[in-house]
Amino acid sequence: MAAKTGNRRARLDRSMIVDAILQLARDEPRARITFKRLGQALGVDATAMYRHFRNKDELTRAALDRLSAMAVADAETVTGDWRERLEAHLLRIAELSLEHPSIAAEGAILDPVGPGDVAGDEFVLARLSDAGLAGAPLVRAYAAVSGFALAQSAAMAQEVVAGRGAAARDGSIPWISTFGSVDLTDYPLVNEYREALLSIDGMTVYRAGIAAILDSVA
Amino acid sequence: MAAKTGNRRARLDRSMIVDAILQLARDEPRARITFKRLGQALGVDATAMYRHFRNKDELTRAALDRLSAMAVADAETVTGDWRERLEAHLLRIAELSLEHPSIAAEGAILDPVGPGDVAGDEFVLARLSDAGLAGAPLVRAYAAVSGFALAQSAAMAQEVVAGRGAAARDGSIPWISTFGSVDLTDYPLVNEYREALLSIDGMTVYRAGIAAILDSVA
DNA sequence: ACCTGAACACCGTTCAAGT
DNA sequence: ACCTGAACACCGTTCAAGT
Repeated sequence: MAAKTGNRRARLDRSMIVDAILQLARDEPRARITFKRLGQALGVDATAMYRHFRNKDELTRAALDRLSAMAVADAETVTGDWRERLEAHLLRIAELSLEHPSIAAEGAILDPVGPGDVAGDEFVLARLSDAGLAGAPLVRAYAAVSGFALAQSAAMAQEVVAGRGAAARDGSIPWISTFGSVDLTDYPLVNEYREALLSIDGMTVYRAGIAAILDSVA
Repeated sequence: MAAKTGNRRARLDRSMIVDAILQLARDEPRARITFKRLGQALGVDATAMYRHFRNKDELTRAALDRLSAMAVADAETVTGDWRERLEAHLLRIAELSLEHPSIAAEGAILDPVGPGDVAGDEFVLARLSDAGLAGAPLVRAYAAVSGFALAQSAAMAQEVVAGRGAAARDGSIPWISTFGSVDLTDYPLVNEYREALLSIDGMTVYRAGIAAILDSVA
């Protein structure tokens, strides 16, 4: 599918490796990303990455940082009031996570480690500041909003990677795809709402959660 | 530390194995859980587990199901109005996740597969039903609340496993433990609020997020 | 029926050797 | 300075053999 496989001969650098791992994550959403596979895509030995990253975790974090930078860059093109701009940013985080699930699935960890992560924090703080918040309420709102967005995006990405049910079949991401083999007669409400529960869409919940948190901010 | 290590000689069953993996998760929060390690704790060969679980994923899911059942059982002892009972349940999910981080870190996936998972769903639906919700609003509120609780609990557990900063040093779980080596002068708000951001506690955010979502329910 | 232990395929990581 | 390839330690999983 990809035009560029095994044809890289230029000298490697961190940015090229991050490019390659994100493309791999995009092209093979269900596959586990391995140094061997990454080396093949770059036309390079599997161990060549160690010249540029201390270990796989550092590479993964760099890729997450790039995703964060992309989300900010995209959000900065959006105009509107503080809430529209913030919602656009948070939505972009979820979209990028679902487009690179095997990377984003690792991203529930909140520590910012690179400029992209910090730029994301700055963007959220700036929008909430536009909304008139400052001091402790600003910090609280930041934590609630970005915590929700990152944790939820990572959870949706994990659902895609696990690939249960019909995850991402049509762009919708199922919240619940099965009740296993549990006899639902013992659980009357689950049983009554079974169909409705199975048709919950992850992105819908994501938007609703953000709306609820931002409502309580305003 | 543990009194019972390598002294199990009774026949294995699924429940015993789940007991052992949860105890391991409790005793060694930072260690990766391996079949070999689990076999040692049970006094059994590493491959003996395959007689009882199809693979490691199925075992992990069974352990998560047990945690879910424990959270419901504990919540059922709490009295009060719908909100107090629901908040007690959601808080218990987070606490149990932090007590068994290496298991809970896998749990951002929302699919319920066992009776414990379904009992958790039933409990949340029942409390929201007590609050007067029904139909589509009930399902939406369920999704927002349980999605937040599960994703956020898993993210906090991952933070403990990754063990960055002083995670779980004193029971508090840091939201952000570092800004890496990023020069914060380019990010004025992050820079201004640096100390406040670093002192955010995960459980505080968790409570605040749930409060915000439940406010919008009521 | 249940458990053991050898074996396999894989993976991250290290390191001496190449260019 | 950067990359290769052999080697190591590990891990999940399978399967024939034991009891």
